Amino acid sequence: MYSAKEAAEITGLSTATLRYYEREKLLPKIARSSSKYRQYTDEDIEWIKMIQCMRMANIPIQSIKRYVSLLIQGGTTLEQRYIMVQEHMEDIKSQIANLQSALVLTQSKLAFYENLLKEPMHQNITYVEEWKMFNHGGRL
Amino acid sequence: MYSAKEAAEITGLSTATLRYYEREKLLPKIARSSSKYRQYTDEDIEWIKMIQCMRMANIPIQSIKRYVSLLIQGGTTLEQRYIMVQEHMEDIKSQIANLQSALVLTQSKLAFYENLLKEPMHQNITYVEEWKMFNHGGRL
DNA sequence: ATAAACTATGAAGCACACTTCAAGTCAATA
DNA sequence: TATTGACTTGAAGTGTGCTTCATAGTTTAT
Repeated sequence: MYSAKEAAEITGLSTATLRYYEREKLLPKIARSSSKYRQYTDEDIEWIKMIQCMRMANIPIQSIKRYVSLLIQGGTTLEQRYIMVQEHMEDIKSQIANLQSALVLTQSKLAFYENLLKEPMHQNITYVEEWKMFNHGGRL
Repeated sequence: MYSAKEAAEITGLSTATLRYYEREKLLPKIARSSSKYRQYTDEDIEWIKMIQCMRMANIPIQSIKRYVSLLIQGGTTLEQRYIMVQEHMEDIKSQIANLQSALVLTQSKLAFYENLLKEPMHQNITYVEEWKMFNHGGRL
């Protein structure tokens, strides 16, 4: 059993965020001590980590909420959850693909700057010329 | 020269967004026709594409603004821009790394669901058991 | 010439994911 | 016992990145 503060320390989230997640039904109801204090179990902590994983993948709160709701409903919702997780996976893959093409462009820009810094003539290059050269190299 | 609507069609952004970017100084001042209508040049379009690349990498508007400001100032800011682009690159890499670990977890969850769907016993599995099994497999 | 379509502006509004505040309750310690 | 620190709640506030609105001027097609 962990206090609010401990749960926050373990997960790296703020107590406010943990309450927010609970309000938004991303977490199951957290048990309370005599007189209203939250008592996070190890299972709650694991659940929070699962949510952190989903948030890390930029899955919106509302989607997580829908998923969690199916999870709590249990076994008969398995196929729906399967479909949701598949969609999440596709979404993550496309995010990675986007970032990777941005990375390629950024790296070529960096290489361009490196060359420019080696040149004693780099003072003469205007921004117009710069992005012309840059855009010449790589394209979205 | 492109009208607002044409620029929007070419870039896939809305005219409102293009005006917003201009207001926020992500774009240089766009030329105007006799009587106030914007006239986007090919260079403007390329500039917009550069910004789209940065946005795709989740670079905040304020960072783009700083970068663009250096770019407009020109040659003497080259080293600062070099540093910024390096930072952007590191940021993109860490975003990719995060997404990739989320992807691995998501894939193992998917595999778990696939096994469960093959089992005729899957009705009996509660959500508590499910995430126990899931969390047993992979960890953040 | 008149309606439809396009463009302009500043200001307000919105969705998202939290964060902070106000006002009070509970627990431990000096 | 009094104060300090942690915890509670609902409500309001914040930052980001747009989007929509109200109002008005311009261009084009019929």
